Amino acid sequence: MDYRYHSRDNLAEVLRAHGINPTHQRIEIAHALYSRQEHLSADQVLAIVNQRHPETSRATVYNTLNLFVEKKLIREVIVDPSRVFYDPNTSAHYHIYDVETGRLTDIDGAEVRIEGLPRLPRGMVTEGMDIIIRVRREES
Amino acid sequence: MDYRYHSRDNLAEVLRAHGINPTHQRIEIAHALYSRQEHLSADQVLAIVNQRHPETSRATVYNTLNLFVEKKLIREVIVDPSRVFYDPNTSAHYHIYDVETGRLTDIDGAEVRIEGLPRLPRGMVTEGMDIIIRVRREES
DNA sequence: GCCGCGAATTAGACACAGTCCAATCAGGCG
DNA sequence: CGCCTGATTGGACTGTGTCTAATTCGCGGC
Repeated sequence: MDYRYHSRDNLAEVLRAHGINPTHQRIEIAHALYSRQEHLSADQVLAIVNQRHPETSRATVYNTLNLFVEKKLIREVIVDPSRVFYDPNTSAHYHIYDVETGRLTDIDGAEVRIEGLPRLPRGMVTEGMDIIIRVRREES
Repeated sequence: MDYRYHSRDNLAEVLRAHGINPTHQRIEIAHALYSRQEHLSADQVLAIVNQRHPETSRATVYNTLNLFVEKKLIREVIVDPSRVFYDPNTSAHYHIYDVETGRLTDIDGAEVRIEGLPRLPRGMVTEGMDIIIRVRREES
């Protein structure tokens, strides 16, 4: 999915297309993620959404992010045991994680080829695959 | 590293070889992980260690697991936002994660070939790479 | 065997992400 | 305008992990 225009009207359409009732709060939360194409934690989303006037509660931010994940509008990135990041990019791609700064960078999935993965056990289906390259600044 | 014999004496040697002072608690914790070659959470380790007599505190379990990770005796597996798993297998390998049961299975790293990963930014070094295949039971 | 000292361990308080719940609110529809 | 359903809210709660100050361990020297 590639949304170059993140007006609130367009976002409302996108939400509807995913079967989500577009409320004000949900649009603001979607806007926070889509307008800056970054990986944000729930707390960061809460802070961004609330620096505009209409206060949105923490519970709503969590509810909404979980709803978006469930409806495959965004994706969870689990790299840091202390918090989950949310990624508006749902196309196949992977991540570089700087263990010192916590910065996450995308790797385009189309470039990457993987061979030799085992067949899954019978009756199991793949939900998704994550690749995380953990990096740090070279010791000086 | 391949330790087939997990007697407490051998484990003491292994700890020393990694620059770790082998105390009773540390040996018990290492034993919990190495004797069953499984992925355990800190709480599971605590429970296992304490079903024998000498009570070990939660703080020690956490301290010790972090020490082991730092000394590269074990490895953290971050797949579940709610808790970290610890893996006694430090050789190159990847994971299949059943999102419904929470079960983790190893994939041998020697079989897997990956191409097309981008060059790292200058001055950055790889700390490690994780591959996680998230699976679930096929909808019936 | 005993002492002393640094390292390890401990209990309990604390921090913090995330969830739950019961009460309130919003907005579409008759 | 009032209803009804779903969304939102504050606040209490949970669970994982960390911190701290006090205690204990264990080893080397005597």
